[in-house]
Amino acid sequence: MSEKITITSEVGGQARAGAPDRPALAGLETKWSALWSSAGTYHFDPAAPRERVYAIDTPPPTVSGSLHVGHVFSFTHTDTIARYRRMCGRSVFYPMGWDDNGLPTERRVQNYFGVRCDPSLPYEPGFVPPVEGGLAKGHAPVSISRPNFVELCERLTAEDERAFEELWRYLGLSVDWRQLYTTIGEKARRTSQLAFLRLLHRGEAYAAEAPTLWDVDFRTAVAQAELLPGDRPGTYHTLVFHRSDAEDLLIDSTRPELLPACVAVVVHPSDARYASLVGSTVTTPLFGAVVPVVAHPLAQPDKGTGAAMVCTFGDVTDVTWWRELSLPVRAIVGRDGRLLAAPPLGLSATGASVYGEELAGKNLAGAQRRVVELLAASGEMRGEPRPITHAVKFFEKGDRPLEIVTSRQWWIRTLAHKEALLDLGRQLRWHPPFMRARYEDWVTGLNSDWLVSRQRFFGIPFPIWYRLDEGGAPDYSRPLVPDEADLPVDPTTDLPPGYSAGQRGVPGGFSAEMDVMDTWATSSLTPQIAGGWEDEQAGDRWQKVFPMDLRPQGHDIIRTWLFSTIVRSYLEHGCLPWANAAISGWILDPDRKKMSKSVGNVITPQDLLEKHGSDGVRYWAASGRPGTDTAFVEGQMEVGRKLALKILNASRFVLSPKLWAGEGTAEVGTGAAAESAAGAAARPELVVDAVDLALLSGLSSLVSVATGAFEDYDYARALERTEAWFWDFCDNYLELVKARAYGEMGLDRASSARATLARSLSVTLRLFAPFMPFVTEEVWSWWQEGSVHRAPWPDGAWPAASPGPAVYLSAVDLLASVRRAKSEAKVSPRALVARVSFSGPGEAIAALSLVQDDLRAAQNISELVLTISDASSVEVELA
RNA sequence: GGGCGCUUGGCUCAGUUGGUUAGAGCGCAGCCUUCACACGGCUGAGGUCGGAGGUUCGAGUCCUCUAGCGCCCA
Repeated sequence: MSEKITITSEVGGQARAGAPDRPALAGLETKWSALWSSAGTYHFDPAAPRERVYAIDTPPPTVSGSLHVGHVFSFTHTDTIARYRRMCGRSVFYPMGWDDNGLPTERRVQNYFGVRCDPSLPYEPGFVPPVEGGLAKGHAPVSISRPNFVELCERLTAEDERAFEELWRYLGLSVDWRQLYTTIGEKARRTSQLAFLRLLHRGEAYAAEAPTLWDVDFRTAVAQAELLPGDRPGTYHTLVFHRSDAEDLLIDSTRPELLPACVAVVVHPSDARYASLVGSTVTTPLFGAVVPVVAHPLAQPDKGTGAAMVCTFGDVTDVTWWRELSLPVRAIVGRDGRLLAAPPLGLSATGASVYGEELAGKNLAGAQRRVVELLAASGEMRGEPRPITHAVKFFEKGDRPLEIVTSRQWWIRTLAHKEALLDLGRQLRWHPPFMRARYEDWVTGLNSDWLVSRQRFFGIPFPIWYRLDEGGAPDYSRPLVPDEADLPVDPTTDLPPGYSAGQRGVPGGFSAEMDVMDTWATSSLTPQIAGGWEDEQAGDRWQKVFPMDLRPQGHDIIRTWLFSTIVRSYLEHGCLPWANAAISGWILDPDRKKMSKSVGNVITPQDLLEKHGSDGVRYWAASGRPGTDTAFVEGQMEVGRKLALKILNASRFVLSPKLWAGEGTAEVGTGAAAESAAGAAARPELVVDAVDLALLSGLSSLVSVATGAFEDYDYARALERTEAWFWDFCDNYLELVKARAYGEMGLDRASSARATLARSLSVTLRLFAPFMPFVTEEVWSWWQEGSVHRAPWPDGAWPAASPGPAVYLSAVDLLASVRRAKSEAKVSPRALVARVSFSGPGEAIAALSLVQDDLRAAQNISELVLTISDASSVEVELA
């Protein structure tokens, strides 16, 4: 059942009411967004056959922030493509999603309501938060259960989501709002858990105890994709390691506090200074651990003394050495960033007691101070500490360098699938193509599986429980899982099959997995969530929309969102999730700097839309080519607004009653004019004048170019060409044929001009519709039926036979010559011209002779003399 | 250190597979007001295409080197 959309009948009054006396841009956004909503103009037609569907995997904006011009920019790009495909007859699946899952929301809820989450607390029905809108200083936050916390998260995001939707509607995104999804909603939780269980059953998801990058402030594990490099001041200390039968070995370290965790000393294999030491052992200062000296190519001979201590774990290189050299673990850093109470194994008796008395429980900075003092006292440090700057890893949302702790985490396998993932990247059509390199770099450089567990609260829980043995210890080897039909579950409140509530947390009973999934583990499933995978309520939608046609997104999240979505699609469905990826660039401020709140150069989208109009802002956005960083230039929005205004005014002329009067000077009504124009736009046989045919020939070329550009996802090119054609049409063609169109050269020749005007307007409105949905819809409603956004995309063949554009182009040239003469003489464009003498080649003369009536009328020329000559020249004699 | 992109008049950008005097808009200057549009129109000035070298009959457009900017990865 395909939808019939009739808009005009709802626009106060008759269809084809014609152009109003004083058309205006103001108010079009609210008028048309409301009408599109009530008419269902952008509804996905689920009955459309698979080959007619065009499905878009929309990026869900994070609702805990605010939408900025960068969002407006990239979402407009997607919208132009959606509108183009819709006009080409596709049933466009264009959902919107809100990313309300994750750390940003969690933080914001803590501040807004003055609460913090404690998962050990029971749910409290009807809980009222202590404050709304921010905690007064000095008040301690109230601890609440995870379900209570999640409720507050959902409450706060719901308000943001309403504001976001309003903005998107005002901008004119042609989203089917019935397909809205969120990343914390029921569908997302069910899909995430189901997909996870499927991976678990197939062995593609697993839990393992492993060294993991850890943020001690957030107290959560962090994935490779979330790292940011940073510089940090540090201090080199020269430590003295002892040898039983030779002089001491000096080692430079920025982290002497990790000395108790030292498990080896590493040197470069080709470093002659230490070659004889490899294979021997040394004893650590203060703590008396006997550790081997080993060789590894990652040791840097030019760094410090060239010998490095390996600690478990100071950085990712330590992890590599530990793994590749099969070293033991001496863990000392706890999840809270403090040194563990118990000393690690392998220290001397003295060393163990030094650790216990001096270091246990200290934070890392305090531990470092104490170790340095102790080293200085024992004489096991040489010289003075030397300050340096060194590169460290930060969590992208964190303030302190990451530590590495060993913990039990959930992973999804990626390393084993590198080749397949690279191959999929090559199958994907990238727009622009060079963006593929970002993906290939990332996949090639992967060095661990994908860490998906997080030790947070507001996220999607892993649907897992563990049996507890008689001692109350969990059995991680055989996790309990729910039935798929029961999803989604929260294991902290729901029960594993066959257990009762009383068995929770007691020996012989069960306990819940407390971790939640990282946000990317959910947003990597947006095609499945929006597309209705394994969702009975969605009917056969999944078969209709997957694999999808388009993934639009920014280049900054190629290694996260794009990559992880391909991983999930590959592991679950064995294919790419979409055929095309369209990558948008960044928005830079006029000084070529990235916009940021701290610089104070951020402008809210709503103000821009009201100032320049949605069509104007969209014009600016659509001028940014795919993948290209674009300057934020308000002037471009104003240019867009003027273009919209031009469309309005030129349309008013084409549809004016005076133009469509019958024989003589009889006026007709605006409705009748609209009716006539609509009829004429469909009658190519009326076009007989050579210059009219020539104009339409150029229009056909334009349609071909715009269509080709859109097929190549180059909306910016389509806009640029359409705009250029349209301005020429207004500046030259309209002036050229005005007199003839008004009937001054007889009815037949008037009809030819009128039909050309009507046809040109009909086509250009449709070519502009993806970019300027409001003004084009407004004008379309004056004289056409239905929505321009459901009108067929124009084809190039009209009229069938065309002489080419030469007649028109030569007429425009002559027009310009006469204008120049008038401008230089500083007279009015209407000033009378006594004589224009044109000499030129035979073809030009032949062409001009076909438009001489129009030329004379347009420039008020008394006598037009055309002479064949080898050289071209124009003489203009003013009266 | 590796990779990618960018560098065209004051500003923002076009310049398809190399081919006649390098284009547009904004800005600027001058002129023109009521019959689509002053939220306008017309006309004009202003670049030799980051730099050097090379291929070619011919290069902004291909190759090499180089500078600056931005981003990704290590």
